[in-house]
Amino acid sequence: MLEITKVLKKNGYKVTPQRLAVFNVLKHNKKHPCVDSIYNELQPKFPTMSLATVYKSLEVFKTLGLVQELNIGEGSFRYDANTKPHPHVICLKCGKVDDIEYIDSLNLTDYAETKTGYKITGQQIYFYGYCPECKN
Amino acid sequence: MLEITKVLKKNGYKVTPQRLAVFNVLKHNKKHPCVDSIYNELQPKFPTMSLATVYKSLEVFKTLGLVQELNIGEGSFRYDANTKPHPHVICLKCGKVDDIEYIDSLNLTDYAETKTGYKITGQQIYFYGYCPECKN
DNA sequence: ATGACTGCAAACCGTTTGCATACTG
DNA sequence: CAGTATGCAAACGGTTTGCAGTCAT
Repeated sequence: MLEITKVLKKNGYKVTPQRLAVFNVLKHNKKHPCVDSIYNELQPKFPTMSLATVYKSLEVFKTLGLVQELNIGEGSFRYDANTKPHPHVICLKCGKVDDIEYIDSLNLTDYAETKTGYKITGQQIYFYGYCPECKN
Repeated sequence: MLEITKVLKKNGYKVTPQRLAVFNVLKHNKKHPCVDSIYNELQPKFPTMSLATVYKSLEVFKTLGLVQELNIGEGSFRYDANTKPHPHVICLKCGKVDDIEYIDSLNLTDYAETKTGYKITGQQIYFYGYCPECKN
């Protein structure tokens, strides 16, 4: 059984074609799409699916820890099915959003906890610049 | 002459009471206020100032590098008159946003450039958790 | 004096909500 | 069969825009 099916059932949520479709887009699209991109990508195969359903599905996935939400400052959220904490780089020219492998050795969480006295439970790290193709 | 006055004039922008007032709020309020908070804080002394003016002033300040914009995922932006790159911690209970001193020794920018081949020009680092008062 | 700035109101756009219908379990 | 999920349309809230009148230089 697919991971997502298992998690939905275990938590009392119904498994629907729409939820599987939305999750599938995130699993296979590495571009960190926003809601509108997900919606558009699904239109051909699911012409009756509504934007509201995409929003509601993502809300459930967030609750269940199946996706993480990114705010790169565009005015809309993007989504990532990779829920391990990892930094992102955003190209200011072409708008591409790439992942960066997380390095535990930097121990950022410990650093933040020591400096602030907070109990840290999550993090988001964004780098802004120009990708190799747009650098010139 | 005040720093802000100098920078506005040098770049051909007019120095207005509204712009000085908005900037002054950011200089003295360490809470990283959103537009609405700035607007409300100014109401007593500047009862005719409009929200649009606050937005337009901040737009100018961003362009001139006088403030930085934060996206902690609330659906509205916050502003910080400290434009040096530095991480922020957000308390998930009381909503407080604190600064963290930036540590050059971690060399995050170099790390990101080496890993990705991007030319990095900016960064935003957010930690989420519970502040000392809300930890329990 | 003139060109930029302000303040109002309307427009915008991403997201949320309410509700009748459809479908999962 | 019961109750949740979908899909539509309307509502919402932060932000942007257009424009007439005002103010900084």
